Amino acid sequence: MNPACAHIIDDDEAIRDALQWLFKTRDVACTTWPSAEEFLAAVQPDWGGCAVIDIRMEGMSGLECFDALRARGNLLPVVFITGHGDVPMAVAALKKGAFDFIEKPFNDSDLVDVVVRALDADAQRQLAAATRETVEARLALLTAREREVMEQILAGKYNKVIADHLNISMRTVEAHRSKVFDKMAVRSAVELAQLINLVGGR
Amino acid sequence: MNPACAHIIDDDEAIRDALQWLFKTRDVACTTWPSAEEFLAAVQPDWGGCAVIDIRMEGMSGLECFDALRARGNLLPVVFITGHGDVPMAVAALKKGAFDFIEKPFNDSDLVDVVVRALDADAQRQLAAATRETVEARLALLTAREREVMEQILAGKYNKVIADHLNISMRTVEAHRSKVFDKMAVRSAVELAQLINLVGGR
DNA sequence: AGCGGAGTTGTGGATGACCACAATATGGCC
DNA sequence: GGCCATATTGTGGTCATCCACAACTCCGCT
Repeated sequence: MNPACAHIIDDDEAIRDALQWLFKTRDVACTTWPSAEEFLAAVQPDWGGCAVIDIRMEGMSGLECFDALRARGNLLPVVFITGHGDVPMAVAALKKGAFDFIEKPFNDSDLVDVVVRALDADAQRQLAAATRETVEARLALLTAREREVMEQILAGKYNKVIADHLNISMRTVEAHRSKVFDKMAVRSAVELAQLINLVGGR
Repeated sequence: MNPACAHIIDDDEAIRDALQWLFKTRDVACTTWPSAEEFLAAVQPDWGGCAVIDIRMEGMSGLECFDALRARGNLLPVVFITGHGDVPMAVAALKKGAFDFIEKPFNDSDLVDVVVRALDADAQRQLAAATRETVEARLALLTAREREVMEQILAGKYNKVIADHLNISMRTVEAHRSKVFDKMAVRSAVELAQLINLVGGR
């Protein structure tokens, strides 16, 4: 969806309208949702931007909404706003990975600044995720044998050693090696190592 | 110094004594400091463990102490404790990289748990830092020319191409390449790439 | 002037990577 | 049975890497 869109989740219509107006005047696109449930029912994994979530709401709370998002692997940056927050709550939210935690009443410009930074952070996150997905899509094209050979290549072993280790001929290793380079769209073992270190370099 | 030692910084002697006793009964080594100034004057870059810092102190505050630590490149995990904290302060501290932010009165076991986790985190950090230092020490052994050649190797280029690019002969590139592998203690370009990606893979 | 490190280049040869082409065997799917 | 993907092996050759040995220049230091 919109790559730089703030999703406002608050059960108070007056606040939703105020925030919508605020963001509109600052040229930040946004959507509004009257409840965590409705947002969660609508949100798609490919939505970009960030979420601005009120902590205290009827039904599912903002914190529960955050947990639900993360539980389904959605890494959208989340800015919490609350009128009755306390320190342990804020600490817990940030340690779980919230982008920010803002108390009401807040300064309009401060909120906009935070949201803009969250949108920037999400843009970067999406870029990284895109390259990671590309690499993983290529990895998925490899056969089991090719993956085996690739691991040995990344271990810096010679084809001859790999051949011994897998009990096959050197020619076969060369064939697999060639296919691995082909499918991974690289031209050398060095490029392959750098590509792999982008996605799973732990 | 002590690799798993909690450094307690609080200007209230009663609290220092209480915490020292608490940690002693839980088998967590600790040191105590009556002010941020004295801790900062004594702390060395190779100190491990974590810091437990009171926010409100005479003289330099806990937050200023944290900033001073980070300003000199010290990445010791810092657990803040405070009796009069507010949400913005806690949020700012965590966003700056504090390990945790705990309000008084706190549960003794909770504090010990947090400190133990901080000590674990620091042990991991030190491990990573040690390997990074090793690699950087090796990098420091390289001459300017060797570094140039290494970059081209990491770009996946052939010796011949590197030679053209640097306006030198292929033999010279081979000599540099050999020295780079020697000094970096690797046996192939793949190992080199993995080593470099450990330290500065950006 | 002498010394040593850094950068440079060369010869000759062993070893490994890579490619085009070809071929066999196995298993799953229509 | 025919088709296709996968895995396997081989020939013959080109190109690149790696190594031991040797030598020259330049520059800074003593």
